[in-house]
Amino acid sequence: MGRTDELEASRGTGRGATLEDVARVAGVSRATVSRVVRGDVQVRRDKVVKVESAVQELGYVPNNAARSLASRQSGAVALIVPEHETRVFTDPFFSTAISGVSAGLGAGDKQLLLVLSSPGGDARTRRFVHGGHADGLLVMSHHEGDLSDGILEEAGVPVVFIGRPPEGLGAGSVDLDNVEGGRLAARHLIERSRRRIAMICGPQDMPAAVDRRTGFEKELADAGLEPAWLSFGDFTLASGEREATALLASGARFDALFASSDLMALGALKKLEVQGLRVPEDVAVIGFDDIASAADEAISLTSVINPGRQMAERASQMLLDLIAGRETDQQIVLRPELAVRSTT
Amino acid sequence: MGRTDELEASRGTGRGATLEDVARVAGVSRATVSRVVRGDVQVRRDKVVKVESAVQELGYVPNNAARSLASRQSGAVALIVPEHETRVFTDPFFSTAISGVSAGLGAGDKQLLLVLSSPGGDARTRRFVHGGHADGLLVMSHHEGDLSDGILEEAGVPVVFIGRPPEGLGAGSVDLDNVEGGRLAARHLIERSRRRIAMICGPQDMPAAVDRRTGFEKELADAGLEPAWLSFGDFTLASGEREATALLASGARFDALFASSDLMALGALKKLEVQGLRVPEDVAVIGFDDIASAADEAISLTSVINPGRQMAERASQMLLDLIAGRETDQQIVLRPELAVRSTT
DNA sequence: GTGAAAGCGCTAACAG
DNA sequence: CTGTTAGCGCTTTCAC
Repeated sequence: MGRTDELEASRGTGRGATLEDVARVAGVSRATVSRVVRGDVQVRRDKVVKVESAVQELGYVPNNAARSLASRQSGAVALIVPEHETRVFTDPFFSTAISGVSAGLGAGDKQLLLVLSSPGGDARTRRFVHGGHADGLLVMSHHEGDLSDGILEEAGVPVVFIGRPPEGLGAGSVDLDNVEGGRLAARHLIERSRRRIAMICGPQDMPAAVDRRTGFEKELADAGLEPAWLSFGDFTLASGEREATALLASGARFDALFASSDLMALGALKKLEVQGLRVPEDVAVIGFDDIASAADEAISLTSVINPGRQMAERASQMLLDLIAGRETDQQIVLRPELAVRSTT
Repeated sequence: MGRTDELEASRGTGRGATLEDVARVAGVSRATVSRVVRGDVQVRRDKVVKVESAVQELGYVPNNAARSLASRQSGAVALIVPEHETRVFTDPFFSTAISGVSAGLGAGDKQLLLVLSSPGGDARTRRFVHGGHADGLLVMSHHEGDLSDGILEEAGVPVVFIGRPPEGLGAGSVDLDNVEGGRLAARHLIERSRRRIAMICGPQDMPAAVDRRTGFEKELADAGLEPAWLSFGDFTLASGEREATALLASGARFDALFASSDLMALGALKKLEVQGLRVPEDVAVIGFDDIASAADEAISLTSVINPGRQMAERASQMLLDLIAGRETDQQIVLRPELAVRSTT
């Protein structure tokens, strides 16, 4: 304790003890301290004890920057979201995913860095990726053309996509079979004897949205049908309202509506109601995502389950494996399921 | 370009160019390159140009760890949330706040680290805080007793609380005057000639919830009234429904209801409606937070505005100022305002 | 203005 | 098993 004070005094305030200090107090070399601190096995029992008590006494905490510099490992993984912040925090899917990543990282003491790479902010992202901030990258909500110029390839660290990865990139990925999801929705509606089915799609620069539409159209075609109407929103509630209004105004006849996201389904639902249409009697409605409020009693929206949390969790585990040099499935595709409720 | 390739070849793959490389190519010293890269002014025009083109040519990106180690700055700020992850991503207030922080950090190229310090995870948080990961700390949703043992004091970096800071800690803070918020709600109801006012409070281990209740009761007392009924939820929709049901079942007479969160107000609204009570004719309802859906036409809930986004934004700006050594208000308390809509 | 030199605190061969 | 020895890539006095 006297020693603690001396040290404290001799190195100014606010500055923590260093490996060197611990080594001196424990009477061993810096290398040995380093080994003990990192949990290396090759150290004799008694020295371990000595070092540990010195660490305790001095309140030693390793300096992260020095460690990163020497080991070329940052001890962090980054979740990169090429999306404007307002969008990110507006869409419950993101929260879910972040939560899943957080869970997937679990005990492994990697820090999670959240990188919102606003469109056009490639330079900044590039600096981040090359700056050695992260040992691995998780990318979600990736649009065509985002993170261009091989930013990811040059990163030099493992990359795992949550969602469909861009073509030809040798990265890992965990995705939902969105085509099948679209089929599922269409099939369900058809089985409920609907024949005039409209769809509000998501933005067509997003693979998930394209796939849902593709599956939907294929399933319809297989049944000898075609969409009663088709339009495009951006996954938001507002766009759902807007497109539903357009649908109503178009005069198109329809007895069912498939929205590519629950938020859009909710928006549409509201407009249908205002219009005096009964759900599901006049119009059956099915959404996609199965967000929490879909299960609300007052809403009870039938929806294709999008297991965002699990996807994120598995993606982060895969990333951890990749970083550790362990082999893993490089491409996981989950099968969607349906949550059938009262809107169909 | 020939030079680029040589370098590339001479240092193995995946490794970026270093300051040294840039210096060599530009024909200047490392110190000069460093100055240019950091935007130091003391460099002659022509050298700046040379360095910049060398940087360009080599695709040089500074190594963060080395920079941190040398400068004793991490280039990041952490948002510490002593809350279980499930809670964090369930409460819209958090999203709002994160979004605000993100905005407040803005151009300043600080990274945002999200640290979910689950209860009991103090050791881990301590390691983080002492590890030099962040140049400043933002703390939100802090409960009594969280982050104990002076973890924050020893951090050695500026700390700003979003919300009410623990007693006696010399940290900055940005908070809403929740007492005044409670008063505002009560006063509004009283002015609307309501005399039998019930309240669904939030969890009493959260300062904000306690304060809202305090303000409410004080304002009532000032008018010679007392609460018609009082109970406690946890800010969720479900708890609002539950407590409203209890209120209805209690047989208490009331002509107004103040809920400590919009989510609870919404839950209550639903139950009142089911019960056939007209709002605002039979019961005036006022919430707290002014979440997005409160403004929905179909809901149009009167609510006390909780400017979570601004709070977070100002807090992060304050933190940036503190880190830069600039002086700032250490304690900002925002005054709440009312969004008057059709439920009162 | 600019360069030389001395570290920042730690890890990682390499001998012993 | 343990200590010695080199750096990791950058910032930062300090002379020039």
